[in-house]
Amino acid sequence: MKISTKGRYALRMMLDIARQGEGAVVSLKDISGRQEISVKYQEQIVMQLGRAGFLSSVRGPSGGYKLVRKPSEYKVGEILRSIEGSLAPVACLDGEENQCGRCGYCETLSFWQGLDEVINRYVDRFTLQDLLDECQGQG
Amino acid sequence: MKISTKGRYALRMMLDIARQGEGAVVSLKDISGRQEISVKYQEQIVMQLGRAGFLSSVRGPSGGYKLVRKPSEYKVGEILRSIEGSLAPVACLDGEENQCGRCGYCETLSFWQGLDEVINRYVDRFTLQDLLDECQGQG
DNA sequence: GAAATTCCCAGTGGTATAATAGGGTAAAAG
DNA sequence: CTTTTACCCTATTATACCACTGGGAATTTC
Repeated sequence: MKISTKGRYALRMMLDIARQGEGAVVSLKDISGRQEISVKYQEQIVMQLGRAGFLSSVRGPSGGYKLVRKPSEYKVGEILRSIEGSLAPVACLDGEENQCGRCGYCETLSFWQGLDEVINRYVDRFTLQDLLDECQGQG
Repeated sequence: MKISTKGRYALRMMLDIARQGEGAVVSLKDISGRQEISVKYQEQIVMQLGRAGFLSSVRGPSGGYKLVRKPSEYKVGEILRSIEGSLAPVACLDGEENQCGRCGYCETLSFWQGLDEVINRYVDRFTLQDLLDECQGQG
């Protein structure tokens, strides 16, 4: 039951950009220095975050990426879901095309639905700002 | 963020055995008929459930497996964890040997800890009996 | 002793993940 | 016009895990 590396990195990158201040344009190279994630790998992630409408970009020297909204307007859940596709703990919940034939009489389905709800409620309860506030004192 | 097939099957198998009544000895072949899981695959799962002390076995004809405790005394969480190892959403929480070097100043660690707690609290809130009760009317 | 079952180890094919490598184009700053 | 950056592909690798199978030994019942 693991979040993928991409999902974890995406969160750290968003947080890193947010931490540089409002409207800051941050290059992948800079993020790489702080977060120890290769620029090449970041490219793959940032592309998805851009398509999701979470980041805008500036080209050229001193270019980079910046947040589109304020940190308080990003739920952690939507960032994770945009990378992971879904946080559902079982495939049956990912969409009708993934349902198994046992759905009608599955004894465990509602249990899994409940778990899915609990997970999504939790990750949607936090914004980037919340995570920033939590560790003001730190590096 | 998916539970493995083994974890899902383990829960269904435990539930299947529980459903056959108190003290019932259930063969893998019988479970296979109802749950559509190959006997061979079940063997691997049941071995782990046995080692965890959840099931005891009876060899020979009309042998099989039976619950050691009452259904109300099995938390779903302990069954899942015995198969999955851990339900932690990130490896850093799996034990000290898995911590990354960033632990000391990781902005996301406490967020993940919270998610881990929420997940484990949920799965430990249900027992096999709870799941049985939920779908008395069904197949 | 034949059949049914658990027990146990070994193997296998597939798929996804994590990451790197390398190519290039486009835009902007100085 | 050079440099720096984003943008956008297509691989390739390595590896780990997953889902599942096979072969056979031990045990018990009849």
